[in-house]
Amino acid sequence: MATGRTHRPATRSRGIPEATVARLPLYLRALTALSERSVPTVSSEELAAAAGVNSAKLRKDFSYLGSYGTRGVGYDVEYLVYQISRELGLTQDWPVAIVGIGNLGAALANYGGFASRGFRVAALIDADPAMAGTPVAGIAVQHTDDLDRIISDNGVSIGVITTPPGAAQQVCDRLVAAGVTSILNFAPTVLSVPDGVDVRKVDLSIELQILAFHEQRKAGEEAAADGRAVVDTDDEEEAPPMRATPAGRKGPDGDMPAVMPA
Amino acid sequence: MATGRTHRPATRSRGIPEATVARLPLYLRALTALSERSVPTVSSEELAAAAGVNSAKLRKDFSYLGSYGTRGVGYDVEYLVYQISRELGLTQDWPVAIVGIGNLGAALANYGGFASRGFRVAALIDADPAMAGTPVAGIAVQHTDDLDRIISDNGVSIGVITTPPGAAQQVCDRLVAAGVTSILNFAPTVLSVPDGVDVRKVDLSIELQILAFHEQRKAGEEAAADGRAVVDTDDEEEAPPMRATPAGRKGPDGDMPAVMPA
DNA sequence: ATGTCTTTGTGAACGCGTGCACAAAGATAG
DNA sequence: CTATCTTTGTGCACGCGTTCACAAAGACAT
Repeated sequence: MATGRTHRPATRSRGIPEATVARLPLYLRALTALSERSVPTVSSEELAAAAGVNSAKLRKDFSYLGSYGTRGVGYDVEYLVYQISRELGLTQDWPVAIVGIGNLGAALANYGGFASRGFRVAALIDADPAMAGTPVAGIAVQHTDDLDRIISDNGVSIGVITTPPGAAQQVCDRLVAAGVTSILNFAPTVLSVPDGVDVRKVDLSIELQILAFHEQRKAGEEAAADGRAVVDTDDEEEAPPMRATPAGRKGPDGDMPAVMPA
Repeated sequence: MATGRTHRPATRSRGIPEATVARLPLYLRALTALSERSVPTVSSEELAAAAGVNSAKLRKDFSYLGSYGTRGVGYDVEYLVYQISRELGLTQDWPVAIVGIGNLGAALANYGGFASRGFRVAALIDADPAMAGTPVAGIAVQHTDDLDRIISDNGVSIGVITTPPGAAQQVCDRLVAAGVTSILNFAPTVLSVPDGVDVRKVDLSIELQILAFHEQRKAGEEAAADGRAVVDTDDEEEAPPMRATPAGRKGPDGDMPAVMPA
């Protein structure tokens, strides 16, 4: 999916490969579903199918955590849920602060999945003075001026940025200065952070563009198979190097609705 | 990235590696910004810095597209914007349908970045009859019953799923049946689709869990450096394989607010 | 206790992605 | 026209991630 990455390239944290870490939440979700159905054990084959991965990969992933399975039987669901939760650090409480309470920020604040697994929305922060005090998802929005204090007081180490792109880097800097060491960035901007700070980005626009690429390719192949039955016949280069952007549509990246263009 | 992946594993589409395709939107964004500032040319070093990648990687990426640079000078910004746009299929219009108009769906509908680059919100679809006709972001919400017709009439090939997880697979099946071949899934579920359909997923919960993992690791290392100055001293396994989930909190995955738990 | 059967855990091979380092190419100055 | 300087394009090597295939391990029946 949908997530680009912006973090340590090849640092195998405590022996667990990054690719494996990224799949653990997937396994955990599938296991939780099984747990709720009171299924006692599950084989690598079944669990892999539920998580949408290869069974060999799943077994190798689990092998990095230790030998938690029983040969001839499979894995104990409850035990595995606990082990993965512990490995991911979900047995403790993670206060999260969301900065930028626009459409997206508000949607995330209402996100039920936050509380469900160790994450707790500890604070909502916005730069608009008019928003201060307004309750969103039952929590009063606070002003950016108090950002440092809010982060410190609540012991927030994970920040979520849902501001317009023009404000993202500044907000990021302030979060980091206040002690945040993990950032989930929804703004379409490349954030630069000091070493030791993790940044992950969620970028709707990029995901759509990747889909468009494959969609176009599919259309092209189809056309080739149909013997050129579709609209435009350009395949290889031919078009003029025309200007793609209006150039100067507005000033520098200022503020706009919270969910922003690319 | 928030972006997990669920698509062809190693099918190099028309020679362009998947990893490169995923970075093209990043380059395009940086180039567009340069274009708006009327910068005529840019070196691989500068552009790489703006996009947050290695310059050698950028040059290799561009080499898959062809030789669009000039040695000793760099790349022509306008020309490159056009070439990448064309490669990504952004020179044409992509009507997109959003299914599941809750908090998140509405936020996406208001997303300015949709229209900005080839994507157009063609339809909003929701299962709640009470929502039908309600305008969201200037577009009237339509009922799920008409899904097939809506997709066909608008020529939608890209669908965005922002429904509760319990409804996601069913919605997905209907979208595919109606002709959609690319899906962006925000519901925390593994979607199964026939060959030829691309699925990308955006999963907030997974991203947060990955951050929590690294955060925990950082805290652990810090503790080790401080000579065990922090709270709980458990590092290696010791805890009881206790039950992690209440088990049976509610029925099967029904419906809940549009942005949902994991 | 022994044998059979199932499923895990992993050694090994392979392929993709990344980054280095440099030769080729062109611009620019004299 | 020649020399120099900049920057691209890429051959090559390395490392991570994936997958195969199988031996080891345990459950279970007899």
